[in-house]
Amino acid sequence: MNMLKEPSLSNPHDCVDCPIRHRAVCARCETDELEALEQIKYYRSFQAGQTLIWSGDQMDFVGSVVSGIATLTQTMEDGRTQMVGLLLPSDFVGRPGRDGAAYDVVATTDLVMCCFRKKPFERMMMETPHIAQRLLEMTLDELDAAREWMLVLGRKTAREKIASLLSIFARRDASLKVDVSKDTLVFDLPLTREAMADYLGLTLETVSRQISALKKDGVIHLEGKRHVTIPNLSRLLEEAGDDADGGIMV
Amino acid sequence: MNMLKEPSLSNPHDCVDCPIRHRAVCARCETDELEALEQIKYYRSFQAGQTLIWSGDQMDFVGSVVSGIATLTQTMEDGRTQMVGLLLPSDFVGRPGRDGAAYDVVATTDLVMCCFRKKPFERMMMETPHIAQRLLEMTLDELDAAREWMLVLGRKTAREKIASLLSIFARRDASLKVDVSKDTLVFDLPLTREAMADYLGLTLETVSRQISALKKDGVIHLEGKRHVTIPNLSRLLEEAGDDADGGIMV
DNA sequence: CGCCTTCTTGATCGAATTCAAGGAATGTGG
DNA sequence: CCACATTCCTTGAATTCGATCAAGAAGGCG
Repeated sequence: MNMLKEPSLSNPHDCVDCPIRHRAVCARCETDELEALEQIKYYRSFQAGQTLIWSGDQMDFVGSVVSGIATLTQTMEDGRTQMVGLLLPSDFVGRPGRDGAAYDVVATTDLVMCCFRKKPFERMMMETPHIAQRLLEMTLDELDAAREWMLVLGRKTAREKIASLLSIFARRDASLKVDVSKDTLVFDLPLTREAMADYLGLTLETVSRQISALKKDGVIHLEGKRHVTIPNLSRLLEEAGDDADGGIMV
Repeated sequence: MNMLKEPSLSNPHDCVDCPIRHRAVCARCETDELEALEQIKYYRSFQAGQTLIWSGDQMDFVGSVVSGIATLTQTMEDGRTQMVGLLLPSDFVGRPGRDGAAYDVVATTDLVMCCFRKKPFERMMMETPHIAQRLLEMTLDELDAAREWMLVLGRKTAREKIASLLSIFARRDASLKVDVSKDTLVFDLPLTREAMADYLGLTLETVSRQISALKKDGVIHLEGKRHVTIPNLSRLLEEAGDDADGGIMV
């Protein structure tokens, strides 16, 4: 495990240079609004594996993921665990207007958060429609994602579930790529087999078996345990049970 | 099937007398804001079984359920369907800022909707923070509900799933009851076995069997197919795998 | 009455879980 | 540098829970 993330990112820096400036909760803010946000923001870094927030904890901040990946999980008393969200850069953490955290938030990779003190942020939300509007938009998107995931959890087979998860990673990866033209996608799985299982409502053994099966059938290529190549994205989407073309709702 | 819902409700009437006045998207509106809303609202009635909105359809309105129950469902090409939401009185339908409907919306009972023409409503949202604030709050609640349901779909057994669904009905019913003191709850199931199966990611046979099992074990009583008595709510919650006490997050 | 739709129950089957063992990669301390 | 531990992953065998296939019961309604 990396002992220290480069600390530069955790030092204060300008919103203007921020990598998530145009996708995060602050996306619609004007220059003066950004300046007000700068007053109440601070950065925090977390190591891979660290729990940022425990379900039930008092929350004194909300914020945005700047870099890295975190998971949102729910756990039953007997230990059964379900991941209910995957937090990627620009995603929002916390719920304005509520004190207790509803889920565990765990850093899957090293992570940097841009945090806002909760009370001042809530006050700003009342005064700054641009923030509330953007938060509503993001929340509606998350709701759609959650509902799409309900279909995955409730009705898809293990093989389709794995293909669906890989599609998410692939789609995300494609959106970061400059060259969209070529159909071949390459990325590293950001989750362990167990974390994938928790996302998909499966056991880690089933995840492992289905990944092996997709590999054997040529739907994916695997180098090592994490490095994935998708030779044919539409083939993967077919395996996921989605309609041929991405299926991104406008 | 009832041929006609009493038509009185579908005629224009004052927001002030509205049964969902304090829970719907208009909950925070002042008198003058309500008057503006009255200008763009109209009522529509639907019969049980009718599809209000088809996934992919152009949406020219958004609105609130005034009375009755509707479901939000997603369907795969091969016919597998997953219910992704249950719309009860005061719940909001439609997504401001998007043209196409993402899900089928089907009336489970006779239903009355308070509709707002979409464009004027979107304009009002920009000008009326009270509406946007309330919509954000409601959307965050729905997101929490969707995530709780992900746990149900991903990790609970068939028996726990049924108990969880019954708990939702019971909880909702309890909130409408005057006398909260007594532990015994009585209500009619608002869904067919098939609709319950679609909500829970099960088959209707499994739903039927698990309901029979819960009946045999005295967790519920059944009169006819739909009329349910819960003699002991905490017993039911235990069967649902939730922590003993309601588990409503503050 | 017979015809729907909705629901129940039984028998069988199969996909995913559970239980179990071991492999691969990485790190640690002698 | 090697023995050993740890974490993450894979694979096999047995089991089980829910699905599927099938038949018939219970109402509601023309």
